[in-house]
Amino acid sequence: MPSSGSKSGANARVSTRDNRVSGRYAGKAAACRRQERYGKVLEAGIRIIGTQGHEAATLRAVSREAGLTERYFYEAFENREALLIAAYQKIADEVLLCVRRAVMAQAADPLAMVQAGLQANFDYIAAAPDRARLLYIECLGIGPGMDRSLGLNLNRFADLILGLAQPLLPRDIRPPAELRVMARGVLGAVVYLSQQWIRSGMRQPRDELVNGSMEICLGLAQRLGVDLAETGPV
Amino acid sequence: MPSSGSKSGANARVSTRDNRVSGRYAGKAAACRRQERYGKVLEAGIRIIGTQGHEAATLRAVSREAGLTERYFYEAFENREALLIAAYQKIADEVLLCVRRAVMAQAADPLAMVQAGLQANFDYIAAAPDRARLLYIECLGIGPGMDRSLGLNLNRFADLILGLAQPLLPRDIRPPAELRVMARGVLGAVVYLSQQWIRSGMRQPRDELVNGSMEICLGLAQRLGVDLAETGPV
DNA sequence: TACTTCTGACATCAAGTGCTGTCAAAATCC
DNA sequence: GGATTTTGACAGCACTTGATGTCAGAAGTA
Repeated sequence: MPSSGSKSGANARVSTRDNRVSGRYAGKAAACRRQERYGKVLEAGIRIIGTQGHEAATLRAVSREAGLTERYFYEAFENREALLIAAYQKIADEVLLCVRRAVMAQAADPLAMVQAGLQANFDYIAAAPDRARLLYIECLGIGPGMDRSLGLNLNRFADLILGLAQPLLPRDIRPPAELRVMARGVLGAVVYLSQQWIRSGMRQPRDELVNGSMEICLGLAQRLGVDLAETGPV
Repeated sequence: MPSSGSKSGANARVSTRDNRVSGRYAGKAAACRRQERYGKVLEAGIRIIGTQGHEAATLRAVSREAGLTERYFYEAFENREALLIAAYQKIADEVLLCVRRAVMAQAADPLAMVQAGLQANFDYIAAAPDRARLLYIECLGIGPGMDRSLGLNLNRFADLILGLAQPLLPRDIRPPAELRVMARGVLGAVVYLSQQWIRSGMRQPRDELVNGSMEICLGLAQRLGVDLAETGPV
């Protein structure tokens, strides 16, 4: 494609010669096939990044893994970085959804919500280590574009934490800026523990990590005057 | 050097032909000059990594920045990764020393120790953003060798935290493994906040970060039954 | 001055990268 | 069955990388 800006699958009704509509093929519309290939390339990318690292995710490697040729790589993504970002985004969405669901299922019991959220995170890692590796490790050190996406997504997580904690807090106890810092700090703790866990092959018992993170959350909560309906340790 | 293992500057007394000792040059011994060049290359590497990212730290770029030629790069470091690791190690040592000193200066006052340690970290970042960038951001996503070094150094920090906290804790309150998790979690919070701060150009007021991290530390301390001679918030 | 060591600029190498273009063959449609 | 779109294989380009080799001349020594 020399100069035709075929980004999204919007213009599927482009005539190839004069009036022939580039219609169905293999029983599926062109846009549909394109989307299938997009998915193949994306999943191939996720697999390679998660197992061999982001540096191994070259055009040729990803294309081969996807069972397609390089041509379709560029049909699906503008360039290599776009794939990396899309791969990261997909996993981040998965985990955020996963955590949010787990938390919401315990609504009205703050203590259980914290526990469920943390558990959901570490469960995801245990269930899909490769994908988690992409989310927590392989997304680092790529470039400014990815860094931006990373910052945005981590803010989404921080907002989730903050949104959950906010209604429980005594009003005006702290400047909002400091509350944000604390939310980010807690997030950082979980992220870091997740990274360590993945790097060390998840040998450490999951509960130790969940409990350890719990204590950090609960300590901060207590300090901020949140009533979690649980007072003593353990 | 085809096969002569000239790693460290130990064998400075090697005779070139039969009995001539490869002695002084430019008024300095060979080993001394070699060390000077080592320092030049290392500092050049630190500068480039910190300002342009680790990917920009190519042989040619670093050599040019050092004012030397590629030949001396390999005289100083076995390969590119060795430089990256050495650069990271140097900054990690600097910061650890810096933090440790600040903490120790407040000995006997736990609260002040926590505060001083955190302050020292963020002060270092503010004073040397490029170096901090290398320590906190550019060291990521390089490879297994660097990851190993990173893990080792972060453990040193975690050990510092744990070592300081240990004597204050009621005995046998928690399994040691969980205590380690908590120490690492706190470290993760600080690391993550540092990363965010650097990435966003250090616009946020330093005190917000120090205070936010403080609360996390103090919350956890309270929860573990540590008496910090301070009870109420703020 | 004669001699040696040290130094820096540069050439070279193979390998790998992202990315584009070509083209025949296969799959599909009418 | 014939026309045509879609597909896959692959060559090719320009470039960069890490790493090594060459070699004349500078800096120093005696």
